[in-house]
Amino acid sequence: MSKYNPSVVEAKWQKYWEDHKTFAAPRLPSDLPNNPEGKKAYVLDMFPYPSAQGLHVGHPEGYTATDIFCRFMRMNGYAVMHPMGWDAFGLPAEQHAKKTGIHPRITTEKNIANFRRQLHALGFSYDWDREIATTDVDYFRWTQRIFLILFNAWYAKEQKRARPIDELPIPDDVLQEGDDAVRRFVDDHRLAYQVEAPVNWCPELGTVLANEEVVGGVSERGGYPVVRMPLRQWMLRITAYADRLEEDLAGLDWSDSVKALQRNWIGRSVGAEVDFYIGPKDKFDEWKNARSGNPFPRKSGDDALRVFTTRPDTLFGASYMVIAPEHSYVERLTTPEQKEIVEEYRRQASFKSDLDRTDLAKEKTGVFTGSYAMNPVNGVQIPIWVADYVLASYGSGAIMAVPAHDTRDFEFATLFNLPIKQVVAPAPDSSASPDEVAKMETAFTEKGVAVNSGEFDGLPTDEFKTLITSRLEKAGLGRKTVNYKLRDWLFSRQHFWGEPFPLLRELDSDGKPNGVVIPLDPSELPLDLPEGVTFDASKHSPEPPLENAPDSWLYVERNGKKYKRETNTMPQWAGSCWYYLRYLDPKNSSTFVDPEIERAWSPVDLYIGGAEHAVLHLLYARFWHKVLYDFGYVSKPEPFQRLVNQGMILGEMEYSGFQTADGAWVSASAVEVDKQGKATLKSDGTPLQTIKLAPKDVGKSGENFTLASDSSIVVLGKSEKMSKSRGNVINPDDVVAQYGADSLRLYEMFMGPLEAVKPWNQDGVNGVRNFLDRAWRMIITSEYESNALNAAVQDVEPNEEQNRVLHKTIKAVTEDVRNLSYNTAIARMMEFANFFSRESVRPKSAMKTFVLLLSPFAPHIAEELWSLLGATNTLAYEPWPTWSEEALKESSITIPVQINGKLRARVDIPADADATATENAALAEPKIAAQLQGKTIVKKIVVPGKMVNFVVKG
RNA sequence: GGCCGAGUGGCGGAAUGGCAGACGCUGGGGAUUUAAAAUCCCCUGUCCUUAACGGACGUGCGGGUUCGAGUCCCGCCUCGGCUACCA
Repeated sequence: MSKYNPSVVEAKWQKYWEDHKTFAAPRLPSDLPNNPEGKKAYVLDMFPYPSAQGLHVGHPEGYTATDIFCRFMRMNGYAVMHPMGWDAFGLPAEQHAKKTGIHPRITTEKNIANFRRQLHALGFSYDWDREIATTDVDYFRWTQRIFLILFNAWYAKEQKRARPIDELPIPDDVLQEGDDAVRRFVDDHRLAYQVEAPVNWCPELGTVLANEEVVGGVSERGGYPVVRMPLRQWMLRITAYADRLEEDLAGLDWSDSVKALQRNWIGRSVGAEVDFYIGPKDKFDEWKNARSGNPFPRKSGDDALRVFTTRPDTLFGASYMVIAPEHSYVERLTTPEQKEIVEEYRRQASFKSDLDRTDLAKEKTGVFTGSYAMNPVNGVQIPIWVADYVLASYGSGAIMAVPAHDTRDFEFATLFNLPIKQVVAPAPDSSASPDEVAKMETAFTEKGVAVNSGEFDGLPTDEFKTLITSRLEKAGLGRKTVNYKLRDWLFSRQHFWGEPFPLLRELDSDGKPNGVVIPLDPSELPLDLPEGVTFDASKHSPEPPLENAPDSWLYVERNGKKYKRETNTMPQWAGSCWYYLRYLDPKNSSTFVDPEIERAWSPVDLYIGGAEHAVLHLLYARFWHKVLYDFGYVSKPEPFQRLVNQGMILGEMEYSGFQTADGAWVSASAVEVDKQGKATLKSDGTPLQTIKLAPKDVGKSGENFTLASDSSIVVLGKSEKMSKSRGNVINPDDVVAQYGADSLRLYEMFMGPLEAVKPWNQDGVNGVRNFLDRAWRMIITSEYESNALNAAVQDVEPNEEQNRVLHKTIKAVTEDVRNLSYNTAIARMMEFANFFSRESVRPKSAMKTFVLLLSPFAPHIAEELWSLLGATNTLAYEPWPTWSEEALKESSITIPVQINGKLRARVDIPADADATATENAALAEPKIAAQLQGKTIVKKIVVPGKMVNFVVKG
């Protein structure tokens, strides 16, 4: 019998699309025929890192989702930009080089070739002429160019935008200090700047990591230990953009959860800075008077300790202060008696890695400095402690502790027996009991009304905050402040396989860098990686591999001065920060993207990728984009208008069954657990065993159950993340070989909502393949080795019912595709195929429409059927089918009739029946009539076309 | 601890406040076949009940709003993701 043969059909159409450049995007949207107004859709995938393992099934999930949308938009007359490329710098290729001596470029190119082959085999409608790799010199010359833009920029706070570094105003006092001071001042304001800072050095990976790449004290990649050590590093001043990165989220069509993640990461919090007096006690009033009426000073000065708080309303409850061990005032505040103990504490703290700090976080530590501060609002004297639960890097590195209303302070105060003073009482309408709060068993951290706060008693928290802040401001003792968790971005890596910095470090006569750094001129780009660098596997120092570069690369003479190249390279994030711009104009050799092209295609209309990039990549890319926007290189303030995160695909369900006390495994196909905790295990429908669960497990599902009676364990429906070690990895190549690319695409979209986490199920792939076979047979004859049309397919008009099914399908599929609800769109098409397969006459026009609807999902089989239905051209640009509401109308409908809200019967009524007719029909229904017998109808709810409900009494 | 999301049959999942379980998988039965595959048809939430019909219960738990709640509100529980001494 003739059967759909994917391997032949798919190869045929992939070649056709390639030969005809079917999916080439026009230079400008308006270059597309019949598109004068320039309708466009820029649909972007997060480009993959071409690993040695090849694609996993998670890649095609997002890629199919975007591909369906692209094909849909093309058929709707939009110019579509749908490119693909490679995020190809990265550590694995370099580590491979260390092991084997094979150059990272060779490994990378091999992996790219494999990825390219796999993606081609899935029939994605990419414009392959726009393919880029971040490792191409022609690409990263522009990454270097953009770095220079950052390097040559400073952030003008008042104007909220970046400006050229030449325009940085130099204060007079700096000018008077001389050229060196001016240079340092300028360098300190660049968006790319150097610091000598403690960094996260990972000996195992041979590199420094960004804070974001260290998770719980170990490296995110590989989980290797990370130690803190000082090193000269390049930083990018992303913090300057914190407020814009936060504010502009509001206008983006991103999920609330990703927005929340980014907001969380930026960590904006509004509060107040307040100065606590630390000078001689008798001079307190003098100090206050001097401050009064003057603006809050830029720096606290020697006689005050500055804190940041989000709860200035609790100032009256401050019973001690804490400064971070690294705070610059520690020495000054430590009294001779406390010196030894404080120094020891600081020493201990400096040894603690992030891991230790996290691990030890359960128990708070700290020591008293011996000094006291005076509370500016009431003159109360309070002790100053040093403790590492206060971070030097946040706020001012010092806090006022209000143990009654902060959990951490409460813990600390309890541990060290420090006073706890309540200053907030629960609001009268709150659920918290005032008595319990007053007992002080925990910190009361919610809002409420002020108590024990002098003249402010009775003020609600928010009002109090505003009032006290403005009072402090007038008194010159504090001011409203906004703080961010976001830190500047550590932008240098001790790698070979990354973009070299386009920078030269000036050398003194003794050959040592003197601190002067000059940028290369854009005309000197690209700066390629040198040949002849050896990879030393035994290297365990932070020295970058490029230090081993040949002198001819490393040293440069210019204007009689000697320079050495910067030997750090950029992090992998660099290339992915702007790739979406390069796709638009990938061959341009005079600029990274032509402004006319950028204006026409930006922003990205739909961006789909994994949630693992919800913070870092998206934040970094937005940051670069905003810098480019400030300088007019791009036309929109945000790069990605709509973002969707595909959910992870888990491995197949592993077990279903139970293990008896003696270790024997009994497999079951189903386990039913009732509310009393009785579990029945079934195999092929027949009950195997009934067991009683331990009470704690009642109501759980997909979990381990412990039995109450013995120690055997029931496990069912366990599905875990795919990983090599678990041996549950599904290789897309195998699926394509067995079922075809269309089936893989269709299955991944049918599994469930795009954003949900879902387990793989190989039988499900078979299921969608069955659907494709069925669709094929609906149109093509079953005769052996014939591709003639099925005899049922005829050139006739659809009858009324067929027409209704057809138009319902068009409508549902169209709306579902728009919403990316692909799983339900596919279900609607299955219903269509189920219906028409049973029809003995199948109008050819309906079959053609169906093929068009199917084509974005399963493009190969659709093209084949399209051509068998008589077309000579690709269907990629056929107009998307439209539906008529008229055709959807049914003459008669069935509606439910309820009595007291319970379904009692169904009645058939004309679709256009009005309320009275509907009610009468319901009353006439025999079952309803019988039930209403002898009862009083108190209320009738009649929704024409929907339902009837009678509320009765008696 | 904080933020975000989720909890519906044996499984993946459908359901603008209006017939819970679309569609698919699994399982069962039947047709076709020498047989199998493939294909086609029927059944497949639980319980009670019937010759046939039918009935009760049912969307994590407890309340509430409503003629009517998987859906809205309040309070919990469990699971997942992210984050974590951020003042």
